[in-house]
Amino acid sequence: MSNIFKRTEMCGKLDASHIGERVVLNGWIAKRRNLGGLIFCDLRDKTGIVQIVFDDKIPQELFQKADKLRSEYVVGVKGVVKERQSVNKELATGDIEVFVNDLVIYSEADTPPIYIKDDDNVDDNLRLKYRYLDLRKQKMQNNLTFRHKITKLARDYFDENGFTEVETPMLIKPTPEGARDYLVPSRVNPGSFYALPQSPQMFKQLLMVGGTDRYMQIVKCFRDEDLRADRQPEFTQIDLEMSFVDTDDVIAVNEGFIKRVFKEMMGVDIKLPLKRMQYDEAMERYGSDKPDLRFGFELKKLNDVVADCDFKVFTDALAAGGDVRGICIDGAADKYTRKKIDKLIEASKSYGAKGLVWMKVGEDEISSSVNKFFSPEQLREIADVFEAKAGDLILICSDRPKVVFDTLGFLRRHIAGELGLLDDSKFELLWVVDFPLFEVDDESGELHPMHHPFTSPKEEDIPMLDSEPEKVKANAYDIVLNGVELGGGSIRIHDRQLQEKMFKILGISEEDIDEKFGFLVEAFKYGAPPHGGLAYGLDRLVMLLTGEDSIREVMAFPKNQAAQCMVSEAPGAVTDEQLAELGLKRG
RNA sequence: GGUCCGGUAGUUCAGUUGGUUAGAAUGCCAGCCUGUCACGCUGGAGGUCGUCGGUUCGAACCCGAUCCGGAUCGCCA
Repeated sequence: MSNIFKRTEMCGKLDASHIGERVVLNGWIAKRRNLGGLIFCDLRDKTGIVQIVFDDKIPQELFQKADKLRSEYVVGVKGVVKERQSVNKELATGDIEVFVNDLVIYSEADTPPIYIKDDDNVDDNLRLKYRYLDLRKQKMQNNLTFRHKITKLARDYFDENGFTEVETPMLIKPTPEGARDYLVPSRVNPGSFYALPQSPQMFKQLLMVGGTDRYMQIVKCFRDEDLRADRQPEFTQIDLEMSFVDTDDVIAVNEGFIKRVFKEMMGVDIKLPLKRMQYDEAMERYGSDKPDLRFGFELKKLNDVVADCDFKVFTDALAAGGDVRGICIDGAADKYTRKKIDKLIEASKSYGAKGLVWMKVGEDEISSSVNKFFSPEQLREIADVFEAKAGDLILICSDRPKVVFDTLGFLRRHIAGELGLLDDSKFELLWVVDFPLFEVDDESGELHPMHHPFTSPKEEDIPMLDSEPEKVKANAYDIVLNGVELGGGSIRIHDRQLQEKMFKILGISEEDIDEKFGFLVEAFKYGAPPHGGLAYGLDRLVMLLTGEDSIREVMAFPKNQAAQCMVSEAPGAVTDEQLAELGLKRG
């Protein structure tokens, strides 16, 4: 016979409507308050906490058992729900409690190494090592549930819109392009390797050739690159691809998805269509291809205003083909002392900036770090570009365009953070469209695909492919939320001649084409429909909607910065025998 | 690979001219306690101050090296 107390209710779901009922609960002892003749415990399961009570009306034996309860013991209780004598308004179940008349201790527990409390402040590494304890926190369970609901919603929504979920292989051919692959040796093919997919890109395109018409998949992807707060070596995409579509079709289907996510998960009505901004405009105004629109501080170009000034740093930058641009922070002149500005300058250097010019706008005059190079009139002229008023702080950067955009884009967001303007409850969504098809390598001057080599150029730009390829725009689009890229995609090339031309421009040899994507090119010979798609970073989406600042908070078992699993201690060593069997020798 | 921040009880932290026996809070253990909910009161246990080396009469503190963690740049087609 089973000794399990069969649960009738979840702890966090009990309320006044249960008063008088006999209930059976299972859970962990979150807290005990032993008053001597009366013992209170907080009983926790994934739905929340409820207070259980042991008083002197129960058998002595049971009371003594209750006296032994400690934090994180796992128990089952039978009892009666009663109205509380003293209500706890902080607790969702605070107006009731359960008087226990039977108790089973399933497991005792050592003192936990971390507190199981939402607002704790424990070292990240400890949390990762004892993840199974960390997951007992209400917040973590809520995050996992939230994530589950979004994936369910995605499956439902795309199913309703004619998408079929198809699993693509996890063991695929390595490609030296792009991010580093995780490699898996093949035992039956000694010396050969599989790679874990960085994305199902080529397979989903093959599915289009295969007539699947609309594909979606919630899929793990792998990249062996350095980690960040929003980057893990294995992460999850909501991946989709559609046939016989253009950019507007892909965007329309996905706006419907986004609207539904916000409606059902956040209770927020998103107005459609979403804003669309061209890549060039995003860079000009925000210094970023994923602008955060929750606040202003837009970039302004000062090239014309400073063209004839005496400040060599500016004129040299212009002469070298660079830019002079700045941002104006409203009312921040007093908040940024010399010392704080120095810190901003220091932080800017990691983006390649050699320095920053600052200006503080006063009632009558303008103080700045370059007063001796500029007349008061010239300073005023600069301030006027920003329509600056007294009390504003202006920061100016001059360098190669990339450095200027990166630096000011960073400063804009960094300062907004310092000023407390990053409101988690505000959601600014937009599409960034018309990305360049290529990016030019700074050192070699070579062209690389901005997205991947199957991204189609905008039709009207195709004539420029030979003459001015760097000016060609792509049918590529990113969806951006609060300065974070939620997803991105493109309309792919389905025309063989155009695809061959692309390879040629990129300088990929016939051999390389054959080696890397021969099977896709081959497939396109037999009738490829026009197609395009998009992939969301599920982890980032959940992170933003739950208000977390790291995707680790929305993954059950994330890796630390060294890409190790702190719970299982992966990666681990293998034996010489294992290596030998794989045809690998220890070097 | 670079830069910045950090490493002191189980946990979160304090610890400056370098000077007795390294502190607090919380947690833990024991006793008392019938309405607590951060329960209260009394007592107790708990430390290789990341590691190694140096300077010094004397180092948690100064110097050097190293390991570990985090943020970030590079990187992430």
